[in-house]
Amino acid sequence: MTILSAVADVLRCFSSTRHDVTVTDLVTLLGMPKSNASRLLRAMRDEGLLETVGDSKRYRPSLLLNQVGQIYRFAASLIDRADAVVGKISDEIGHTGYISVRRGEEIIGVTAHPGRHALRVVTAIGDRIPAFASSTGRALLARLTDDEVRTLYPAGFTAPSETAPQDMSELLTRLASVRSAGFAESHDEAVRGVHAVSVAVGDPVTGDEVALCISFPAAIVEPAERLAIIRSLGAGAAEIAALTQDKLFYPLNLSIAETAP
Amino acid sequence: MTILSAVADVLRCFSSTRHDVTVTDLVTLLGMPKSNASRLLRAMRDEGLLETVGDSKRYRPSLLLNQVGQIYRFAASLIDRADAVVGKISDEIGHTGYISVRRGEEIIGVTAHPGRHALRVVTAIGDRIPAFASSTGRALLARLTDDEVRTLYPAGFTAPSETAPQDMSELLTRLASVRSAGFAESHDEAVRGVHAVSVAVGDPVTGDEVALCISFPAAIVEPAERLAIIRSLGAGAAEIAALTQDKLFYPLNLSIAETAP
DNA sequence: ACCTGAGTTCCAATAAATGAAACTTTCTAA
DNA sequence: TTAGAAAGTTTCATTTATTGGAACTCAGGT
Repeated sequence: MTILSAVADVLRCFSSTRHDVTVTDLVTLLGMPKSNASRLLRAMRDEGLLETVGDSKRYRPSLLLNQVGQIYRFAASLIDRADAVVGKISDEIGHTGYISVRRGEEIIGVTAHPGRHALRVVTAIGDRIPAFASSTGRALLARLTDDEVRTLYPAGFTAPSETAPQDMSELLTRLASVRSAGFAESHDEAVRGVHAVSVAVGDPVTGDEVALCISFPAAIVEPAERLAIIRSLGAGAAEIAALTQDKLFYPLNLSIAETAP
Repeated sequence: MTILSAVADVLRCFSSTRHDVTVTDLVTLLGMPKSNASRLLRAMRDEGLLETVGDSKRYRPSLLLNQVGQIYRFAASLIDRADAVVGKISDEIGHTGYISVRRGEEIIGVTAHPGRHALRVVTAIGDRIPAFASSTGRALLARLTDDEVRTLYPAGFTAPSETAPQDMSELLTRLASVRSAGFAESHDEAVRGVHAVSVAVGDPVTGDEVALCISFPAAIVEPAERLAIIRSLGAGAAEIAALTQDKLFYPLNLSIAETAP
């Protein structure tokens, strides 16, 4: 095992609930000998990959990693474009907007724009949720063929809520709806009372694909506002799709959107 | 030389003008043998530190690095960061520095660094002062729109001293000045003979906003020192704003700062 | 088909990582 | 204040990865 995989493992220890790590954290989380954990953390700090908090013992990611991480958005310029679209919509309507990517069968939030409403949906960047059980996930899965989706879930899946697809055949039916409607929608899926609308777009040159999502409390959004959100998302994503010449993009079908969710 | 330093060197190759790297980039930038560059990039990709762009030979930072980089922002809260900046300035110049937050129409001191001078401004942490009648308050109010400021004071306010804004229209004028200058200033407002300079910065993700303030006896500070204080505060706050991608940050306008207070 | 620049693979010499145990520091509670 | 425990660091012989020159492969251009 090269030290590189140990470095990657250490970085994977950080999460929205673990902002710093200690030697013993690594011992328990990764099962690595104390001696290695101690030396590895110090070496990573000496090379500028980590910083010590205050005067030692706790290690957190460094400014270098922060800066390199920011590059990701520009390197994957699709993310940046999608973020601009979602940010604008979020600013206009006051609801939470975010963009996500898919890694295997999981969806990961990449950027977020918190809403302005007192009742707002809060999402943590970096959190992972199952792809099949979210509007962002289904928007992205709809870009795969049915066979590819089946391959992704060789053992099927277990629905986390009643409004999520209960089995593979229901998932495929809903993905077909996403393709014809041009957007995906979820209700009470990850969080009770939360409604979400998502559209996916890709860049065939880089292979990147992202989902644009607006999430809002179902209770305070009228049908007309929901339609407006869908229209804005669809229009913004269509612009990006035109730019990247995304052939997998499913354009918005407003007549379907107008039927109640 | 451990491979870790090579990894750090590779990460340092990324910049706002270089979003991805190739084997030859490393050879020219770092002077490393082609063989090493080739293996290192592939190893970093295999471990999830880098991604290949499409199916090309270009490597860019990975989603993992993006996420770990985001942690950096939360690892040290906005208040901690602001406090570090103010503490450093306070140490250097010997005057009192503190950071405050706004709660409604009041400003609350959160942390303080007492100065070293015999004649020093003493502030109590936790004290509440009216937002409109202090430099910290106006620095923070300047981040609101005029309408939001008016809503904050539906019944107007009563000026506590002659140098404080006397009515809403004067307050709005002074907030406009704060926005163009990038800093707020007070003189004889809360305390006679006390001068204060403040800059505000926020984190759009968490919604937090803080004011960084240096406070000093007007009698013993020359214009040149006042300018140096403004410059330090502005630079420190700008660094934080870059980190949090604060879009409401008003950068320092030195030519305005140079005119007498 | 040939050339060129870019990237990859091979090899033995060399340098680094490993992990158990001993050691030191820091924390906790009597 | 001090004993005891927990957390962190260092040591050392062994194992393993890294190194860099050179030969090799691949893709694009003429």
